[in-house]
This record gives sequence, structure tokens and C-alpha cells, in this order.
Amino acid sequence: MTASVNFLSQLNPSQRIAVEHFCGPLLVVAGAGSGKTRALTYRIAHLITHYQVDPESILAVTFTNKAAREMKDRLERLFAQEMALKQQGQPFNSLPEYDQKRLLSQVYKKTTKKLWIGTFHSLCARILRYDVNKYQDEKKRQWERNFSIFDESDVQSLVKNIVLKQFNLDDKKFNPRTVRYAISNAKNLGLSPEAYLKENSYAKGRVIAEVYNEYQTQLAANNALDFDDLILVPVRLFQQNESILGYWHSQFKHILVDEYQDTNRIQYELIQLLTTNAEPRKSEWNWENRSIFVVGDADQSIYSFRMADFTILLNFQSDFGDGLPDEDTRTMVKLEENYRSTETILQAANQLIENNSQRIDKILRPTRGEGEEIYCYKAEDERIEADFVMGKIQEMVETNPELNWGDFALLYRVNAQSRPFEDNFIRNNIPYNIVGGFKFYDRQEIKDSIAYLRLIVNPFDTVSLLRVINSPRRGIGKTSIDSLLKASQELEIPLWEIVRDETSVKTLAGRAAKSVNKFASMIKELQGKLKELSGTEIFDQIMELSGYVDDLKTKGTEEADNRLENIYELYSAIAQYQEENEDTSLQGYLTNASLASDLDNLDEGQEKVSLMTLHSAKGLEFPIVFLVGLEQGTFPHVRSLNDPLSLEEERRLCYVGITRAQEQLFISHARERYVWGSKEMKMVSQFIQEIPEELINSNLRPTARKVHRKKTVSSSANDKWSVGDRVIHHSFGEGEITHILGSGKKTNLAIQFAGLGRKIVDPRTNSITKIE
DNA sequence: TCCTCCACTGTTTTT
DNA sequence: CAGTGGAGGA
Repeated sequence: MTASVNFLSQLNPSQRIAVEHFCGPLLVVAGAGSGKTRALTYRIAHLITHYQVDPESILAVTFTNKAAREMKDRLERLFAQEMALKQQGQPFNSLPEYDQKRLLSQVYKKTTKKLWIGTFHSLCARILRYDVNKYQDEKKRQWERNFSIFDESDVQSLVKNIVLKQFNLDDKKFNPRTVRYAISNAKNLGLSPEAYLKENSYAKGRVIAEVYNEYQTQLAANNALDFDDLILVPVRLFQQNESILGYWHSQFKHILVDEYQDTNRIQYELIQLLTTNAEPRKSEWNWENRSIFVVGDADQSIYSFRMADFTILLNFQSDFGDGLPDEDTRTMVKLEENYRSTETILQAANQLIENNSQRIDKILRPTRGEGEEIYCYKAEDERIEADFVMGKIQEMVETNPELNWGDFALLYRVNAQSRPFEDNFIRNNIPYNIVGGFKFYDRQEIKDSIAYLRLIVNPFDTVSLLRVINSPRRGIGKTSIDSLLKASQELEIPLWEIVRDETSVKTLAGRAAKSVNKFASMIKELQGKLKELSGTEIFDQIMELSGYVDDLKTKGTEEADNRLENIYELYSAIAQYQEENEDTSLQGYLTNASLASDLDNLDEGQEKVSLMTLHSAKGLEFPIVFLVGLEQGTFPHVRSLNDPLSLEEERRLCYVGITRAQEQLFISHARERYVWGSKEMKMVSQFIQEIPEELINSNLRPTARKVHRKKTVSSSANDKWSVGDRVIHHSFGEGEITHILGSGKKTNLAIQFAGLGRKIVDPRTNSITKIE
């Protein structure tokens, strides 16, 4: 088919191997900026056009919703371009906008709509909407298909309540956050409360296991799942029911996983089950018309706090592949050519990451020019640091007509660091966009509205019920609620079962009974309309009937107006979802909303400076990057200073930051900075010292670099030497390079000298010169 | 039942 | 320096 010929020609040999891969396992080790997204999208396109794979049987897992959306968009364009040439005989871009849109929507209907592209969480949620009712856990707890997804704050308060109120534990010894974290970790390792207990049978572990168990009971009582369950439950279900696993195994013939280094144990398990159908022995796996294709970079593994485990990536070759050494294997390919950044930036990144002990050998080979040196600014404090960044951006935008605000990104370790920059940007009218931190869905009015919707979809969702039963105030106070709650607990039935029953309410709620009954009939009414009305219509009605909007309107304060605005925005979000997904069910929207992240709001089209954490920046690129707060204790973060493994993760994070930059990188640090309201002295980050001095220009030694640069840089540059080069050594004479050993700082050359045999030489000693 | 004020506590990264 | 939670007053 002509389609494939077209895009294959744009690839380098390694990318081509990746894209043309059809059946069986393949690990793509893809360095930053090496075109891995391209490899992924082109491969999907190739599977469909060249191998006639049914789009419905392709499962592509990405790390963020944004990455998923981008992949779908790219695929749509790719197919639309092909169709433009075939149907109309002219390039897509030259078609009138109307035709472009028509083509894109054709492609959507025919192909991209059918693909299973999304995050682990969204894809699993989708699977569970079909099958969760067939699952039963060890304690016979069950869930229905209209389950709620509890967000982190729901979960926190649930755990807190169990620890403090129900179990009456000492919160010094059992900090609810720590307990919550332990439960999450257990789930990410695939441990049930019982299994957790077995592995943690000491006193504290036993208590946590009990909390975990009670927590599960309450989730089930609410017909709710937490984020971790979205992965854990399908895995369990697949383990206990082979026909359900069989169904999904035959559904997903070609599985692709992006950012494989950030996969955790339970996600790995899921992939493993879907790929192998739980066949235990490798020799029994049937790769006919089936593949597992993962892309990742161990150097960019930055989510171990979420139990991500990059040894999963390192083990791919022995888990799924042929397990042969790098030179001989056919189940691994490395993409090392970097198309994104200048050589200077790549050298900084390569040298920095060399300081890590835990990695697989890989470097980034530059394909672009040397570029500008890195500029390092030492500031007095965080306000001066902000002045510097602001001044530099303004200066560059003014002097360089090619640049606009959207070409700049400001990256920091923790969200709190954005503050001084925000203040500064507001004062100086610099348009900016903060990604992450406060979320739209975290606002009170939004949580309230969502809670109403959740309750209508899933009446067992007691957390939501409690949230809205007296919001807006309708005279249902603490005492009434408590007596209703107590009854539900004693009878072991959901709170809603009490609330919906007029007689029970009359006996229990006293003066508030009338209000409770009114509230209950309102919810009942909308539950009845759930099937006939669309999400937006339900939303409209609940806001009206509940008096929520009226309540805000009568307040008339600026704050209330603001909240109203947000509620209207939520309405548009639901409407937009319905339109884009051809899904008018409220449930679809709710799932989508609970899995949405703030990163999804990042709109590249806007001409605004982007501010975000280094974690959020993964997968993105910007012409100019500012990496700020490079101080010991800020970055690397305090909590990693004493732990070598976390320090390595911080270094990987720094590596991610550096490799976001295409043209130019600025780094800065402050001599002192406010932390918790008091000034602290800060030492410069060790990461700055790990970048070769010659690559950095700074406000402390403005002209230092030019003198050393050429010599040292080129002799430490690994890519200068290649096998077969003729060299002269000052004492051994002429020889030929036969091997290049290691990479970066540790590069050594094996050289065959006439009459002297082979010797290992360190090129950094300047003892050898190349003969051109 | 509701609202306001004060004291305390806890600070990484996110699907 | 936040944001939260509890206590006490209206």
C-alpha cells in the first residue's frame, strides 16, 4: 500500500525497525527527543494500513491523557493526509478548511474512534464498566457497573475517619496520610489486606492491614473504587476468571505501552496477563497476529514514589524477548539519535546522568549544531531569581521576532516554587499559564456539583450523599445526619436506603425530616430520568432543583459570582465531552472527569509562558527552558539528600528537565530563599557541578568559558571517536580504533597499535589525536 | 444550626 | 506561610 511507503521514508534505520515491527515482543529504548512518539504513532498507522490490523484490536497505553489525545490527533492527521492524496489528489494542507474537517471526521469514524488509546486508568475504567459486576474479592465484596471513582481527597478523609474515629488510633503513630500511602503501595504491589498482613505481620503492619480491610469494606459499601483499584480489580478479575481474561486477551491483539519505565508491578501484571493469556510458559505463547511493543527510557524514570519500577523495563528482554545480548537481539532496538536539542544541551544531559550507577548503557547522539552555551544565574533570593527569568524572557522576546511567549517554559521541583514567578509575571504583564497545582476539580463548588451527579448515578455513594445533603443549607444539621448514619451502620445498609424511606426519616430526623424527604425525592426524581436525559440536562436540573445556583445568586458576593462562573464552566465541560465522545451518559463524563488532570489543560496553541513542575514537563519540549531553584535541598529535594537511590531519581528528574530544551537552557539558583516563612541559606545544587564547567556561562564568571571550551568539550565527547578511526598516540605512535567502551565520561578506546598490540586508552588525557 | 475565629500542623513529585 | 479542624459564640 502506498500509505506505508510514504511515512517509512521519513525514519532513521532504528525507528524503521520499530515502526515495521509486526508480531512478537519488541522493546524500544528511546532516549529523550529521539522520536518515540513518532515511532509509536507510525507503527499504529503501519499496523492498520500495511498489515490490515483492525483498529479495535489495538491497545495503546500512554502515561497521561494528554499524550493519548496527542497520539489520536497525530494518527488522524496521518490518515487524513493519505486520504487527501488518494481521494483528491492533493496534499491535505492545501485543501480548504471544510474539506480538512470532513476528512478528519471520516478518519475518526472509520479508525481512530475504534482504537483503545488512553492511560492505564482510563482504559481499565472502561473495561470495568463492562465487567466489574463479575468480580468478587476475597471477602466477597462486590461492585456494580455504576461505581464511583473516589478521588484522593475522598480517600484521604475515608482513611482518616477510620484511623481516628473508628479505630481510635494514635495519630502520632498512625498518621492517616502514612497509612493511606501504605495502602496505596500495597495495592500497587497487588497485595490484598490478607496478603499485606502476611508480609507485614509486625504490630504496626497488623493494624494497617485492618485499616486497609475496613477501607475496602467501605469502598464496597459506597460502590466505589479508588485510583489504584482501577488497575488492581481488572488484574484480580483476570486471575480469577479465565474466560473474561480470554475475552480481553483476544480483543487486544497488539499492545503498545509508552513510558514503560514508569510502569509499576500491578500495571506490569495487567500487561503480562493480556499479552500471554496467563499461559505460564514462554514456549507456549502464541505470537501469531499478536505483539507487545513497549517504549521507554530508564533514565527518565521519575515516578518511583508511585511505585513505578524501572527494573520492569530492564527485564523486558528476559520477560518477553529473546534475552540475547544487545548486539544479537531482535527484540530490542535503541533510538539514540536526538532530534530535539543542541549538542551543548545533550552533552550536559549525558554527563549529568553518567553520575548514576543504576542505568543501562545509552547515550543521546546529537544531530544538530552546538548551539548556545548554558547560562547559569546565581541570585540573591527567589525574588531576584524571578526578576532574572522575567528580564531574560522579555529581552529575548523583544530582540528576537521569531520568539513568542509560548516558546518559554519555567520548570521547578515543587509547585510551591511557582509563587514568586507568578507575582512577578503579573506585575510585568507577562502572559503565563500554570500547569498543575490547584485543580479545577478541586474547587468546592465543582466538587459539590460532581457529588450531586455521582449520587444520582450511584445512590450508594455515601461520601457524595453526605457532601450534598446539606449543601446548600437546607436545615439538615449534624444531629439529624448522625442519627441517620447511625441507623444505616447498625442495619448495615447504605445511608441512601434510610434517607429514601419517608417513615424511617420521620422517626430519625425529627425537625429536619421534612427537608430530608424533600431532598430524597429530588434525587429520586432525577435518578428516574437518568436514562432519558443527557448529562447536561441532568446537570441543569439538579443545579436548579437543589437550589445550589439560587443560593449563590442571592449571595451576590464576588466569591459567589466566581463560583457561579465555575459551575457554568463545568456545564460547558460536560457539553463538550458529550459532543467529542458521542456519549451523552452522565457516567461517561464522570469517569472522564475523575481521571482528568490539570496537565490536560495545557494548550500549546496559547502564546503564554508555561510554568510547571519537572514531573509535569515529561514528554514536552520547549525552545527555551528555565530550570530554577537548583539548590541542595530544593533540587535535589531535601528528602532525597540522604538516600542514594532517591538522589539518583532526582538526577533523572534533572535529566528530564535539561532534555526538554531545544535551543537554549537557563539554570538558576538562589543564595537564600524563604521556606515555611523563614529565610534559609542554600548551597548550589550538586547537579550544577555535575555539568561540565565548559558548557556553562554564568553571571559569576562571564567570560570563563571560551578559553577551555573547544578542547575539553571535544575530548570528552564520546561521539567524536568511531571505530576505524586512525589516531596518533604521543608515545605509541599510529594506531586504529577497534572498540569504543562505555560512554560519556567513562568512554575508553581500544586501539590497535602496529607492533604493540591493542591498548585501552582514555581519550580525555589528550594523549591521542585523530588523523583526518 | 450556622458561622467565625484561632491555633495548630505539615509541607515532593501525580494517574 | 498556608490550609484545616475544632471550639465557642450568635
